[in-house]
Amino acid sequence: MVFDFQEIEKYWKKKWSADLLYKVENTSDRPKYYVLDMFPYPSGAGLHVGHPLGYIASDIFSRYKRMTGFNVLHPMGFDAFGLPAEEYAIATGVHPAVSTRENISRYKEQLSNIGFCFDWSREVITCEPKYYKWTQWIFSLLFEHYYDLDQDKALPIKELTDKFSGGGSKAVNAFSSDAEDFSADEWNAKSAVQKSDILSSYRLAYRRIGYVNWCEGLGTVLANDQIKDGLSERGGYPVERRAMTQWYLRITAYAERLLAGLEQVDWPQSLIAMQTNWIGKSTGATVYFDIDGHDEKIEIFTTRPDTIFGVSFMVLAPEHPLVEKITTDCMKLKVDDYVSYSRTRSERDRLSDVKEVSGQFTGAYAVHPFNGQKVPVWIADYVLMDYGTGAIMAVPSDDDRDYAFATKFELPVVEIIDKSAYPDAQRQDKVGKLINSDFLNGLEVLDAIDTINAKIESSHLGKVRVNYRMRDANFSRQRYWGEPFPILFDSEGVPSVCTVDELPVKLPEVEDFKPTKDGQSPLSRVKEWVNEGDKTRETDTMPAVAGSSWYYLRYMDPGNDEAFASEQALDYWQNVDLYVGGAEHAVSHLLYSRFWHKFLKDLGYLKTEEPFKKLINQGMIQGVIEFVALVKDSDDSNVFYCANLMENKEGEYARIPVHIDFVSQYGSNDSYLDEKGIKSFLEWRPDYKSARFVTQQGKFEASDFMNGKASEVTLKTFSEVGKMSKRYYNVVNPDDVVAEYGADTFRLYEMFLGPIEQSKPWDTQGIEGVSKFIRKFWGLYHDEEKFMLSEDAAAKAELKVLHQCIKKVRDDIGNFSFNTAISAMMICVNELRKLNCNKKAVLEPLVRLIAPFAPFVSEELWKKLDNDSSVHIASYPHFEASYLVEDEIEYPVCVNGKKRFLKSFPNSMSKADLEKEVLTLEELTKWVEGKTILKTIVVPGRMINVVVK
RNA sequence: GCCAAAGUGGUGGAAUUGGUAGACACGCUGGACUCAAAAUCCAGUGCUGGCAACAGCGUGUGGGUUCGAGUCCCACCUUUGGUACCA
Repeated sequence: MVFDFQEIEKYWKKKWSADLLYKVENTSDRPKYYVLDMFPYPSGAGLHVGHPLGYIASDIFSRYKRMTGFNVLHPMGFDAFGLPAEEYAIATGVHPAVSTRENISRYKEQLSNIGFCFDWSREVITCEPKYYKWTQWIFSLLFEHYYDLDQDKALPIKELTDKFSGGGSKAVNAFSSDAEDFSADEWNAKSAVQKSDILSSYRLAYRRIGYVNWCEGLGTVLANDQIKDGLSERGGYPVERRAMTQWYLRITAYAERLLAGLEQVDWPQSLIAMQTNWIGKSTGATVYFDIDGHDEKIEIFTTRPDTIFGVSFMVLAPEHPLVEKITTDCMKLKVDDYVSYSRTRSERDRLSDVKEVSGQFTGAYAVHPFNGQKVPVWIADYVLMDYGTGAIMAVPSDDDRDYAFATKFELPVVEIIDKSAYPDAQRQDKVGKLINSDFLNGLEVLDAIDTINAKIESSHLGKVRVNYRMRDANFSRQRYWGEPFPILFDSEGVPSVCTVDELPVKLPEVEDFKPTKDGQSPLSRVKEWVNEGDKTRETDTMPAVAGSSWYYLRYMDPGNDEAFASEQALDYWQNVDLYVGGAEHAVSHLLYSRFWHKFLKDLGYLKTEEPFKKLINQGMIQGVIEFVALVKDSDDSNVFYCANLMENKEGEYARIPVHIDFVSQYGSNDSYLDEKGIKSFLEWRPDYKSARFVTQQGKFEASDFMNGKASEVTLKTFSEVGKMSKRYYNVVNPDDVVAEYGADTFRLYEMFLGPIEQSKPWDTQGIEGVSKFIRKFWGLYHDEEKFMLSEDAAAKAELKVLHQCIKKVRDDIGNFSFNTAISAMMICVNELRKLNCNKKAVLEPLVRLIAPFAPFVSEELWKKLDNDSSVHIASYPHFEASYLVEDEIEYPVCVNGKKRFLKSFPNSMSKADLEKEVLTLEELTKWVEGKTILKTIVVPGRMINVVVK
């Protein structure tokens, strides 16, 4: 009987949605299970075949959990604020809200084709006012709280100010960026502006100066992503680091808890390692160095205070505020030059350039706190203003970069650690005995650190301190398409937050989506919005990470207008049991969500410490980018060359991406454009209408292809694995695959491609095999014309095949090994076909077994099996071990670890008997003749190894 | 540069975590059915040598541990992701 997947899918899609099959309630007598996907950014290119990879995995798991007795929450929504929609608006004038809405409806339509069990009534869209109202509300709470170190949690600012007026700064043990000391009286006498300034070093959301990538040519701040080799990707204008006042979130207050929480979660080790490294906890000391002839001191942070007698120079970040003050007149020009130069360098360049060091002497000298020697103060861009204190003591003998610097600028290198006892030790290793170091001489490094730390503290030269590599998060964007801050400034510039009934602060309409000339957000042009009574609004907007930091909570109670979610809903769902998403979010999104979750817990809204209990990284499905080689002639006309003719000529041609629809043998090494392909390319890119083509068949004009005068001509293309993206014209739409093969096949195929966490380029080779499997599966239940099953009792062999499969599939789902689960199902169907099995006793459980993977075909068969309710709420088949018991086991017999022959032994035979028995085998004599048998190794049920010499 | 991951047939991948390398699938080759094609079915398919039985080699490269290594250790090479304003 024919398998008409289109009819079946159409029927069940409608039926499921009419029956509200996937609607989930916030109460149940079943245990809860929350499965979450990282929601997509709805880009203009539409959903591509890479997106559903994780969604299919989580969908299978959700269905499996539902069939094994859980109340499963499996929602979907959209991360809808973001840069691409804004850039599209700048380019075309189309409002981001409009293009975003269109993109979302396209995404939803595409998603609906794949048979996901999302509860769409819980959809969340971050750019809608009813959602971002609560994003703004959480921000306002961050503004209104500080981190109390005694209670180890966030507390209201009111408690802080109460303590200040009662006992001054001494009354408080709080996390702050700037520890100014004052008495209660001094506090009470301060002006509103002064108080606000002090409080901003305590608030969890605060303003300070930060550095951004400013592009004068485009009049805007750029993401690192938009910069290539120090120039803007669009337009190629120079980019420099510029100081701007920005909002920040004090995530560093939570550094310790973010670190500790990693021990509670079931995440991939690699991801935990990445977050641990990102937080970058280190213990060291801050030390103050006097500056010769100045009152100011240089504060440095070092993890190697033991090396202090090896200091031969100091280095400040070029942005360091002291640079201007201490630079001597005769060095001023050179220092200014260097500071401007370093502004043109991105942070990443500054950190990754280890071969080439650069710097400039300021003319000033610092005074060594222990031996009083004068050490020169340099500036260099390998020191970053945002890390530690923005200044280091340089110890060339024990630090690679300091050493490279000292070598280049001929600064002294003082040996202070004798590593002769450790011949393999590297320069930075913390081993050896101290020399040339006064009172530290003779101590091992670790002891020396303790000794010097004690000395630093007792002589008030500095403090022992824990430092984090992680920095506070810049939370300001000078852009339009993001959440407005719920912040008002009074005439003196003191910020305050809007109350909850003033929220949401809606994004105003603007005519121009570009930032202003001086880099302000486009919102600053909307004067009637900015001026609110005698106050003015903050015109920056929040970054895209804002909305995604808490969306998983909103799914629990998405319609709530009184709260971000009701207490009951939060209490019931608690946190996410399984989170599936790409490793590209390893740090930013996952770290900020954890931070917000902990903050909301401190305020009593949540009961759990961590938002995502278990996390699975899905790999990316990459695209193959097809390029043609373009060479510019001496007279500047365009000539395309066949890729074959351009091999090993890297750099002599430009790579022009071609739409993959034009390419024959797409994705293979032999991909090419045929005559038709070149014609399509020319119609698509009319700017090349006068180009010429050099192929293996000869030289041709563009017109030859348009007029059909170049038949049989082929132009090879370059193929490169990369992102699937609109800009490379290589997006493969799942709709097309679903239309051709059906949703069940598409789902199975994506899972069958390989392990879920592995990345791989998209390739439809092999989809036939999965499609064939579905048809064979369907065929088991039908004879030539109709559905036909037998009521006979199942044979032992049939039950064995079934239960082997049940065991494997259940185990594999538990391990998220879907590709092997599908293999097992293929094997099962193949075996049952061989056995000519059409017994209901076997095939009925099989439908339930396959249902989470192929929801449409199994639902159809379930109905044919005379069931009224859905297979997706039936129970999952149980595994019965007794069906798998074997009488005999076939052992591989190895000699010296190499397999030589197979031999069956009774299952019941003991290890000792096997050892004896194997030596009597005739087959063995050939391999042991003339040799001594040393021993026999038997691994019961697995293998036998005879060791000879 | 730093952090993280991955390299297994012509291709996607499997291997119970130290125990038969290549399951399952694609592709390819041959055959059946057919006027023919498609679909379907059957057989073969890591490489080298051999008519064959069989033997040798084989999991990115080079070493090491072990009765036994795709799996563990050391060094290296290549690819991918992240690197704080892409999401």
